[in-house]
Order: sequence, then C-alpha cells, then structure tokens
Amino acid sequence: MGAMTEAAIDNRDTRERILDAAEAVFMACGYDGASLRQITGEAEVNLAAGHYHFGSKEALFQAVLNRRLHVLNQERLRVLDEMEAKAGGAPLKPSQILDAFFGTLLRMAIAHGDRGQTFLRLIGRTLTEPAEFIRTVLSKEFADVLERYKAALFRALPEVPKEEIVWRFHFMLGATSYAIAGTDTLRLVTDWQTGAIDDDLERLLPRLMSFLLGGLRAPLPAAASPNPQPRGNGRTRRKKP
Amino acid sequence: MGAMTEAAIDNRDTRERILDAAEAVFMACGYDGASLRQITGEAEVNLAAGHYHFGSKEALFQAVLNRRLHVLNQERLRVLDEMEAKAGGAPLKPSQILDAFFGTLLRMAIAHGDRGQTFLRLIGRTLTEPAEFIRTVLSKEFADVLERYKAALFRALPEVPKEEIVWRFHFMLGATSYAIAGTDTLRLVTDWQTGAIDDDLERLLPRLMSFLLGGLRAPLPAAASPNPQPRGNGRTRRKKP
DNA sequence: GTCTATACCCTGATAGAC
DNA sequence: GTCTATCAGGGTATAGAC
Repeated sequence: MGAMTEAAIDNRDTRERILDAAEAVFMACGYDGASLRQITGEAEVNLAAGHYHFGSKEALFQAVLNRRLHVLNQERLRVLDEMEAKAGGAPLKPSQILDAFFGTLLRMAIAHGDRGQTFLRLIGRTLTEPAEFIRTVLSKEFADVLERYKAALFRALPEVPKEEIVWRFHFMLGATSYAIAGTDTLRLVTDWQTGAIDDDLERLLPRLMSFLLGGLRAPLPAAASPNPQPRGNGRTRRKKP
Repeated sequence: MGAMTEAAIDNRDTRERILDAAEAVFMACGYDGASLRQITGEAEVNLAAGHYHFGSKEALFQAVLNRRLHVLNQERLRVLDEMEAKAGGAPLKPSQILDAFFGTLLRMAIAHGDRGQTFLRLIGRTLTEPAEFIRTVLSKEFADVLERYKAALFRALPEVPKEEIVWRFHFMLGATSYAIAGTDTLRLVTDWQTGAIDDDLERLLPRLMSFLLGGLRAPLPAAASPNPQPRGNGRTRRKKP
C-alpha cells in the first residue's frame, strides 16, 4: 500500500487515460475511422503505450466496450431477477421484460448525462459494426443476458412459437440499435434539424417501447404460407384458449 | 458506331469488372475492410484504374451502391404509383405501404437468387455502416422514395402524429436492416446453426411484415409524459374525435 | 482518353534500447 | 513501463506510356 509508488499511479492513469480517449475517439469516428495515433495523442501517451497495455487495436476496443457493457448487462440481470422474484413464479408481462431490457439501457444513459449519451451512441454504433471480431465480442458479452431474457419471453408468451420470439427479439434489437446509434441515421427519414436532441432522448423510451411492444405482440404471420401479401392488417388478436 | 474500337470495348469492360469485383469484396469485407488493391487485383486491372474511373474509394462504393439501389427504389416508386392509381384517391392501407417498401426489397432479392442475396446483405450492411459519407449517399438516394412513402403513411394513418410515424419508420428501417444484414447478427440472439438460410429468406418476409405492422400500428405512447413505465400494454386504441 | 508505374503519407504492429 | 525506429500494407495523386 505504501508501495503505491509514483510509477504505479502513473501506470493506472495511463491505462485509464487511454480507455477514456479511446472511448471518445471510437465514438466519434467508428472503429475503423479511429487511429491509435489519434487516441494515444489525445491521451497524451506514447503510441506504443496502447499496444503495451492492450496488445492491439481490437483488444483496446474490446476493453472500451466491456467496461460499459458489463455494468449494463449486470444491471439488466439484476432488474430481471428482481422482477421475477416479485412475481413469485408467475410469468412476467412482455412490457415488463422489454422495459427491463431496453428501458434499463436508456435510463442508464439518461442518468449519466452527456457521458451516458456518448456511451449510448457507442453501443448503438457498435451493434451495427460489421467487423467480425466485434460480433464475437458482443455475442460473448451478451450470451447470458440474452439467454435469460429469451427464457422470460418464452414464459410470457407461451402461445407464440419460440422461433418467432427469437426473430422478433432480433427485430427489436435492430430497431433499438438504429434508434440509439445517433440522430445521424434519423436524418435519413426526416429533415427536421431538431436541435432538441436531448429532449428527444427522454421521449425516445416511450416511443420505442410502444413500437417494440406492438411488434412483439403482433398477430402471427400466416403459418408456412409464403404469401407475399400479409393479411394481418385488422385488429385480429390471438384468442386465449 | 463503327468507331467502337477495341479500346472502347476494353474500357467498358474495365469499369464493369471493377464494379463487379468491388461489389463482391465490399460485401465480403465491409467498406473499410476492403482494399482497392484487393478489388483491382480481383478485377485484374491496375490499381490506378479504379482511381481513374471512379476517383476515390468512396466514389467507387457509391457507384456500386447506386447501381443496385437505384433500380430498387425505382421499383418501389413504381409499385407505390400503381397502388395509388388503383386506389383512386383513397388512402392506402398501412399493410400495402409496408409491403410495397419492404416487400419489394425482399422479393427482388429472392427473385435474383444468389446474386440477390449478396445484394441484400450488402444493402443491409451498408445501412448499418457508420461512415459519414455513406449516409450522405444514402440520404440522397433515398430522399425521393422516403418522401413519397412518408406521405403515403401520413395519409394512411391520419390519426397518428406525423412525428410518431417518422420515428416508427426509422424503427422499421432498423429492424429490417438488422434482419437482412445477414445471419451473422442473428447469431447474437440464437444458437441454431440453421443451414437452411435460404429457406428462411422466404419466411423472413411474412415474419418481418407482421412485426413491422404491429409496431407501426401500436397504441401511441402516453403523450408528453416522460413516464418510464409505458402503460400501452393493452389493446387500447386511440379514439377518433 | 485509358491505363500503368511509381511515389507519398498514413495506418497498425513490432523489436529493442533505456 | 516507456519510448524510438522500423516495417508492411493501406488510400491517394501524378507523370508518362499507349
């Protein structure tokens, strides 16, 4: 403890500084767009220091990601645990599950202010990164959480085929990634130069949630019919037995 | 005409060869992952030929994209025109509009076999590319189509605020991009090593369509209340005045 | 006009001195 | 642990061959 020399302090600071700078630059430029020289320059450390502490650009990105994703997913598990405990064995409602998964994400981002927004956009961006190794990282980090949430959804919607639920989970992830990847993408659809992006972040949650719920609980597609004209237009609802 | 010298023929072939090779490599490696040397090498042309014909890697990518996107969006406009003509002034049904937009995409892909699948994955991948210039390209290419389809949706859902429709359009684009970006992403959610991906492509359309329709027509979120617990769980429907 | 050869500066990565 | 030097590979630009 008294052995906490200046060198050791510097070391810890170097690592943290690199992580912080990397998060900002990755966020601003994407994985490929960011350069190690830019990151280490902003962190005011030597170029090789990045390689010394993390080994490679990929590993650095992975470290940046995990630092945030881990606490998010732990929180997601905690919330789900709490809900299931409170339900005492009864299946949860779909709206509860979606809120625990997607709501936790957005609420954590809102709670952390600007930093949270950066983190949110980074995640959104990352979920849409095509690089192979990134999806490997993600699938590992998300494996537990997704398994738990899928199970919860299976129980919540026993009349919906599991295959269908998995697909719809996938659709929901896509919609959410797009929504949080930043307003850049939104400009594809709209022309508003909404300066009020911060406002919109708070409104995003209810908006997104009703969309996701509507999609998750939509009438099932006609079984195995490859009919190109879906007929599920009306308000037909699946009847309970 | 008689002046169609060998040089001119070679010229056309060079451009086409570069485009074809670029499409394949971009598709396989993503934008950043692909290198001009790899592309020109596979096309068996000189490295600088790419730069001569297209000016830059970005411009080449843009050319690759537009070649496919243009015909897709033209078809989308044609289908919408046809529907609206047939409706004779009456608003279209949301299901028709979504089918014209998303169904046209998937049906064109299915109709073109393997080539179509490549094209589909390329588009899905592109829609999730974070690079700035790519979204610039996309927003130009999609401007007309999105404007037309937004207008159609506004007319189809007069009781839903336009702002909400735009958001939901955005969500739908995200869900679809994810769905078609390839099964790689799907492995995040599922463990099935489904070899039958081709089968699934045909089933994707009805699946996706019911999800999107459900989301588009979902009950509206509680107006301006930043309540984190969305209550739109039941089938409450917005009343007409 | 088309295409080639070549050079320039950037990137990520590594080895070895301190 | 930290830094310097150096490497192969990337996109880009240009001068010159046909």
